[in-house]
Amino acid sequence: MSEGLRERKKAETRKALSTAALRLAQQLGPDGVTVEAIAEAAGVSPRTFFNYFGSKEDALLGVNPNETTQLLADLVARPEGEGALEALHGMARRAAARLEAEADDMWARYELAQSHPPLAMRRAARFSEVERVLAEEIARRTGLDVDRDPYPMLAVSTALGAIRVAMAVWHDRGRTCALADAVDETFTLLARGLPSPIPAAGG
Amino acid sequence: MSEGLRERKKAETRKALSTAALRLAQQLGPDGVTVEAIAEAAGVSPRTFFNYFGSKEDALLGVNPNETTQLLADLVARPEGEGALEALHGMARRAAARLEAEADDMWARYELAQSHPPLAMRRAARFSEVERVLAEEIARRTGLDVDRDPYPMLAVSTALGAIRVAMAVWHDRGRTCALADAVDETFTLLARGLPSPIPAAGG
DNA sequence: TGCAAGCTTGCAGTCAGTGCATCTTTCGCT
DNA sequence: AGCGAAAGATGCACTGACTGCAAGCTTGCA
Repeated sequence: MSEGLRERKKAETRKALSTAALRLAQQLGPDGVTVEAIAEAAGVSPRTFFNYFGSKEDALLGVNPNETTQLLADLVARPEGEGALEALHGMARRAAARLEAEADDMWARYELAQSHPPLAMRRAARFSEVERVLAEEIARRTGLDVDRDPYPMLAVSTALGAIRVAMAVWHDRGRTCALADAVDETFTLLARGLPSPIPAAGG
Repeated sequence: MSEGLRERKKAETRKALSTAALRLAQQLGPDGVTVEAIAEAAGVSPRTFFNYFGSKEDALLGVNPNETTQLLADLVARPEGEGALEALHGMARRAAARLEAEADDMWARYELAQSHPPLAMRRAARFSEVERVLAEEIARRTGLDVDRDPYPMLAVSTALGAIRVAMAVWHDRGRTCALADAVDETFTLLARGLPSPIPAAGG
């Protein structure tokens, strides 16, 4: 509703591009796909591709430009009284719920990245892009200086790690649980201070 | 001693290339440097550059091919009785001590990456490359399955985050402390379960 | 309806990165 | 020393990602 035709078309083109990229990569492998092929499959010129994605990898991973903004918004929305990890956990739950809508897509892209190291690395790098922004919000909440106190960055980096691992778990277990449940699991471990597990008992 | 002329020359060329890359980038910015220029400055052919580094960015960051191996060795060397975080902390301390020898270089490269997002992202991605290998060792120690239990990956991801943050702190504080001290600081916070800090009291 | 802003596109170019064939250097062995 | 094998360096030719620029369309809005 809030958007006009222009915005809708842009969203459609973006989707078409990243979907085409994914499908082609599934068939030919990431290196077998060219930007030209992706553009053609999406019915757009190669030059236009780069109006939407900064790189081929970004299209393959379906990078969303305002994920950062949304994550930050989710964090800011948490009550001020919460501790850092608590708030980040809440943010992660919400993000998981949002992502659940495109679980199939996410699964496929994860699978692709899993078997192609450069993609996996690009994915990891994406997470680090968000770090600073979130750390600034945590710093604000805790009254610390993000450049002098390790706490905010450490809390955020830890939380993002928990999210990454949750996605891995969610994937490796064959999607037998909701992403949000996996998130709860990893954050619970964190909240307990990563207690040394008893070998016999599988978590 | 253990190496012949061949190995020594290779190490020298690698060093020459990454040093040349750094210096040129400091003057012209990462985008102002070409592989050709780096190769020439190092007295080697452009084609040879790629025998040493997989990408221009890797040379700028001074990526070391056996860092992974060393980290793993440091982890394996920890006594079996230690808990996961304890062992990872020990590993990190040792890595920090090793890196201290090239602190100036590390500082310069950190500085460069700090002001050029793509480099910072490549740096972050490097960390994730090590994750799996270390997690497998933690899994072995704890008797867990790295693909089914979140604990090993979570512990490692958390520890690597602590190392990254330690480097950031070490940098942001103007190198007023040893890297190993920063490592101790972040791991101590972790061991305490990231307690919500009292705003007034730093650290 | 018409102007302005925003997108798309083509063009031309730079440069990273790769496979292959060849030449040179080092190593291990006698 | 000296020789054959292994490893490294180099040149060449090529693909394809990515960019800036200067038009052309489309949409939004008055």
